[in-house]
Amino acid sequence: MNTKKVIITLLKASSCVNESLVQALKPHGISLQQFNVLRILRGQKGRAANLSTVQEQMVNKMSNTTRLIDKLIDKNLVKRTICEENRRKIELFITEKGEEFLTVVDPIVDDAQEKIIQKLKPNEKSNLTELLNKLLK
Amino acid sequence: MNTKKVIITLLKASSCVNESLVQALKPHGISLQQFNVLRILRGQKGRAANLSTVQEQMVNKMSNTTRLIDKLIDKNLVKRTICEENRRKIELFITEKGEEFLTVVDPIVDDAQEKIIQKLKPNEKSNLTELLNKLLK
DNA sequence: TTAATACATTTGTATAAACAAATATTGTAT
DNA sequence: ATACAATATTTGTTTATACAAATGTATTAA
Repeated sequence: MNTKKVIITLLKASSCVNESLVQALKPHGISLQQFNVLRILRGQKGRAANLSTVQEQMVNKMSNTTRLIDKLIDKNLVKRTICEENRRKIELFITEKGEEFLTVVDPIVDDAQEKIIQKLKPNEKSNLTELLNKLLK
Repeated sequence: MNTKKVIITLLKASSCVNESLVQALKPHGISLQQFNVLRILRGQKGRAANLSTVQEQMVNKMSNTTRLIDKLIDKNLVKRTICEENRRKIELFITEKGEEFLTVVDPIVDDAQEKIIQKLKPNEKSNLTELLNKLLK
């Protein structure tokens, strides 16, 4: 089996998924990366997240999370305060408006994801996840 | 099996692959997208490619292939002429320098790809390719 | 032949990303 | 205490991307 073919198919499949999620989010004025960060903050369930915590959980470890979060703050979906225990750190929280936004947009993204993944049978899903996970280690 | 998990794993795996290829190419002063376009042009085996031909074969159907190719022309890896039969079209060719460049860089990219994919057994490779292909249709 | 339409590529502009350097704060050794 | 290094985030700058509008060419219909 050809290595190049696996790689190119992986990149194409991911680009295709990415594109359909970006398009689903576009009418709501948010990028996929911003949306993912918002979900990471919701996942904190009230606990503060600092910048590096968020970066670790991001799909693409990008170099400029500060400005990405600036945009979420401009939209009032996130708030940022300085951590009092260690003033080098910041504390990030999803706002009430951010939570509300997610309750609207989440099902839209879920639908888009389901639309793609329904092409796979349940055992194929777990099989695919397992194979992809091997590439990450 | 959880749809979200499949999607996020796919995006992470692809981001990981992308990153390692970008890093492999960086010392040679070329982006992954530029490299892929160069390989598409080599694949033409002397036949002219026009812009839309190239775009169809690209991993990410980007909106600005003109400027991507401009950069390959600046490096003298590609040449562009106007198509005489239909002057709206352009004709793209890899140059001799472009061919030479690929003979140097190709094995480096191949190694980087092999390093990732060797985590899979041969039957897992074909299995993964098959599953990913289902997502593209 | 002219006007309208379609086609292929390019350009302008606004936004986003990558990368390095800078800032501010804390911890540590002298 | 003071200087030095380590940590966490931000800022400046350059390059890349997305999207819409513009350009130039070809095709079609009146």
